[in-house]
Amino acid sequence: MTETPSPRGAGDPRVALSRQLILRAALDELGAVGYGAFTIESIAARSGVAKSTIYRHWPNKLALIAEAFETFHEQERPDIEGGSARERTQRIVRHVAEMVASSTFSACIPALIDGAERATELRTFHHRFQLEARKPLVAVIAEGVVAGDFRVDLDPQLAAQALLGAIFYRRLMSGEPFDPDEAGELLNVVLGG
Amino acid sequence: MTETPSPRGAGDPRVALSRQLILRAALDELGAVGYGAFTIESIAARSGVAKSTIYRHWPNKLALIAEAFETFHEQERPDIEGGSARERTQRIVRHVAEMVASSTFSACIPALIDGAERATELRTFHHRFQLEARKPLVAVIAEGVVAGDFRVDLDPQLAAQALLGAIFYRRLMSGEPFDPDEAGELLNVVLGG
DNA sequence: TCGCTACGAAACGCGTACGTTTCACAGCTC
DNA sequence: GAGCTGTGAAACGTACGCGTTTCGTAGCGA
Repeated sequence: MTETPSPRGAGDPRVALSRQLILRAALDELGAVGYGAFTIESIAARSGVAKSTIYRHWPNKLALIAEAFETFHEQERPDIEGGSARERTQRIVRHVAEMVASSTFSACIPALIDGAERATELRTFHHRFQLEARKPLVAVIAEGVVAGDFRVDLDPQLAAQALLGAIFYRRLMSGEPFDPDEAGELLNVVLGG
Repeated sequence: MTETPSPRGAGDPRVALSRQLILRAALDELGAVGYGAFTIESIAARSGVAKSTIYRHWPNKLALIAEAFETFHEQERPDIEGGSARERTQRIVRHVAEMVASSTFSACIPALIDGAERATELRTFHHRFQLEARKPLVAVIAEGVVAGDFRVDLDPQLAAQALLGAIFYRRLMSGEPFDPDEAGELLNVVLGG
């Protein structure tokens, strides 16, 4: 096997540093001003990196936004081992609620939703990510149905969407953030007491 | 009593026509490009009304957007008379699902969410509207709890948020729109079978 | 019919962002 | 240490949108 032809500036720590600063600033900026008002020049100012350097690494605004979101979603999986299906379900719901409440993630949600509506690249990424993020929850609920923790007629997909939906509805529509401590009550509502 | 000093151009049909065309175009534009990329000049082009005319009626972009959204939300209430509490609940959920599926409304949702995140005027309006829209649903669910249609331990507020949340989650996060015919299944999931 | 008023078209100055280019300088690899 | 390469600062031309102003036209109400 031939070695992969080392890409330009691959091992140069200057490149890694620039990229990291830029991506971080891009996320902050997305949360602050949204997808529509996002500008490369504000990223340069925020990151302290020259505008020309940004254009050396990304061809345009959209490419940078897309990569910023992908970098962002290095989702730490919650600890869902141990306990009954119901307990594990609650732990996942709680974990999502905590993420939605965390400032960086929370601030970017409207920008991501809006961006997904405008650009195909972001849309497919957004939907794919949501699907992946939902999988463990659906799986645990399905286990709970089999194990008798939940009603036999429960549709795990729809139940997962109702659980997550309530959390996001609070964040995006009602303005009263969902407290992770409410996870138990939410489970009672959606999955039965 | 003195007559109200007739506001400038109050009875002039030209004013009414201009305003109507502009507001309609503003809504279409919001759905098409979102809050961040919304421009007065594109409204002029889309509506066929001169830019100067727009500025004659609204002081700036934000005022126009705010009024466009308010005009938009002349919500026709669903027919919720008759039938059991469960049936009425299902009818409301179905109605919301139909609104979320309707093109004009649907297209504006991400723009409204994003706008609410950026501008206080839109945020308060958005949250207040959601609260009002949720009230009949909460009330009917509460009736159902009293009447024994639903579990006694059900929190009507949380149940309503889970129901609406599932619909909006589908629209905004998963990309698989919620079919109004699924309303019955959703009720089974959230409120029990 | 006559005065009033809203309108359309066009241009204005201003600011901002785009994406590119240049050049000196620093840090990297070997 | 020598050569390479990524960076910062600055300037570039272009395009767009803001909000304003002017002026000729056309529709309105009385």
